[in-house]
Amino acid sequence: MSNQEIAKIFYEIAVYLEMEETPFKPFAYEKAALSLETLTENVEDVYKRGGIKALKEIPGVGESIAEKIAEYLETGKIKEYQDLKKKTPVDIEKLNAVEGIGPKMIKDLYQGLKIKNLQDLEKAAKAGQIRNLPNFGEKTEQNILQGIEFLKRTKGRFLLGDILPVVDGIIASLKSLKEVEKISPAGSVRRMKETIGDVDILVAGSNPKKIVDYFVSLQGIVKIWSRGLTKASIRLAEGFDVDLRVLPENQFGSALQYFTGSKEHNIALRKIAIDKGFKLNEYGLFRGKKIIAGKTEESIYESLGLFYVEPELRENTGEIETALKDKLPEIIGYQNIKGDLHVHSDWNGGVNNIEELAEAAQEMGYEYIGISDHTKFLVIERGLDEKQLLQQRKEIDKINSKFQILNSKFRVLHGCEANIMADGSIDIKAEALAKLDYVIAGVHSQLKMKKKEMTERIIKAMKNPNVDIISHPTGRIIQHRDEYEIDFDEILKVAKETKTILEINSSPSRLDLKDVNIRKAVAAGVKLVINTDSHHLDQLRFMELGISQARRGWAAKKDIVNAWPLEKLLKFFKKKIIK
DNA sequence: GCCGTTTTCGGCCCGACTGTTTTCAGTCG
Repeated sequence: MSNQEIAKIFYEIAVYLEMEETPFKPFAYEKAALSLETLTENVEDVYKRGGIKALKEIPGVGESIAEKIAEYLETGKIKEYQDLKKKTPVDIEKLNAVEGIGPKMIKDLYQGLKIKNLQDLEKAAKAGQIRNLPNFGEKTEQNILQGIEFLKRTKGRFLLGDILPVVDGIIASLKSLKEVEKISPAGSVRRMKETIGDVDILVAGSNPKKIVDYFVSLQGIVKIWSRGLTKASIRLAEGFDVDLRVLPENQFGSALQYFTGSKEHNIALRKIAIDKGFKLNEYGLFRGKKIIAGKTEESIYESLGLFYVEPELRENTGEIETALKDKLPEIIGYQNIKGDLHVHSDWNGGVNNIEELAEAAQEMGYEYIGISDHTKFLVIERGLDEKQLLQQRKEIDKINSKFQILNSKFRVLHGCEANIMADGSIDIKAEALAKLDYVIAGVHSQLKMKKKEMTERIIKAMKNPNVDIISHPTGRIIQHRDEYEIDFDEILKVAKETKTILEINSSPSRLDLKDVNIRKAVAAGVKLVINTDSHHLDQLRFMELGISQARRGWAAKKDIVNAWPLEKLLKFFKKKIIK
């Protein structure tokens, strides 16, 4: 992936330039790097297609940076970068990742102690050498050591699914204070990014000091980084940091907008404000000294001539331009899901029996639940064979007739999560699959196939008339395993043709499809389903995570089949079989 | 170094807090 490689180099160039206090250029390089990272087309293809001229069409890329990209593609290196690296040969990426260390410190550490990487840094800090550098002290040395520990343990980011319950707990606790008038998470938590660096919480309240004091006394705090009059920062035993800010009620909207970010979204928004003769900051939207808006986020977007942008969309990937034109989709809501189609019961590896799962689903307000146990290839998961699937059908029929007697419209659907074999065939006979309400198929073995073979494997499964859904289509495990090598565009094309539904798997470490792939799928007109892949009824609540990623991928109700009425969903399954 | 339905030159987001200082630079979000 040249895009990521070049982006990384540009980020490093930006840091180098900041070391020398070069004005404005670092920002330009960062912008170009970000632009490359989020570019859907491979930059190599862009260059092949139209040379320097095409490169310059990439936002943030001008003459000079376009030439550097071309230089990298032609020669595999960028001379200016090599020169900078030679002058200060340090591991910018790693050192910069340590909390509290920025370009200037990297420079001082190298010039003073020849520190080039994390190992050097840790050694010097442990030896007490850093405190003797000018402008450094004992406290900074300690903070550096803690920063290194933190990086080692977590790689710096946490799963959204691990963070959300803790954030909910903190917010519930703060709400018990009568001084707290409004409260909301902000930052990447509110935008529901799949991983979170740290947590921001905003409070509107009457007695900031009391609220801050209460916050830093919460249970489970292992370190108080700072506590001012209106903000405090702490680390929890879980290992992540939480920042609290308290502000007056009339600034809550502008502060929420400001601290929700993303940085890129806000920069773009502030530019619009400036163009209109306003100034936008966390205290409000101003014309001169006069405040125009600030009490609510909605009022700020409206005053800037934009339709409201949901937090999950605020990444400056086109949402602002689209909002200006009133073309934003009405993205799926957290209450729009009518059922979960990927749930494992105690028939295979799951914990709960089908009746317990059905009961839990009803309590969540669902209209149906789909039982989709593993099939026989997955011996380790005690996968079901054809005969066992038939027996399971009988049990499900029995449960459904009970619901009928009780005059309940709730239904248990019968599916399975079959295995896509290396040759693209399915490990269950077609006549058994045809008896099910629907079939999920997924790759669970031989994950390291070549791109062409893996793509063909999944395409063959999609062309199978019995297969309705492909589970966790790219196979990635966040922070553990990359996606399989697949031609995703080709997968989308065939999914559309064959009316095969792609899954958004809500399991916290999967979230597969991920946001950018969801957005591609939506744009391609492919239908999606949001499932939890629950192996225990407590996991049914993961649905929120999948919905959040669907929202980040700009998906509307019409794109998500389990937001449809059940009849329409069943008809869609049938369409595939008749074909 | 990039960018332009006010510009091909002159702008580029900005405030809080820490740690080191004795008035402020660096980092963060």
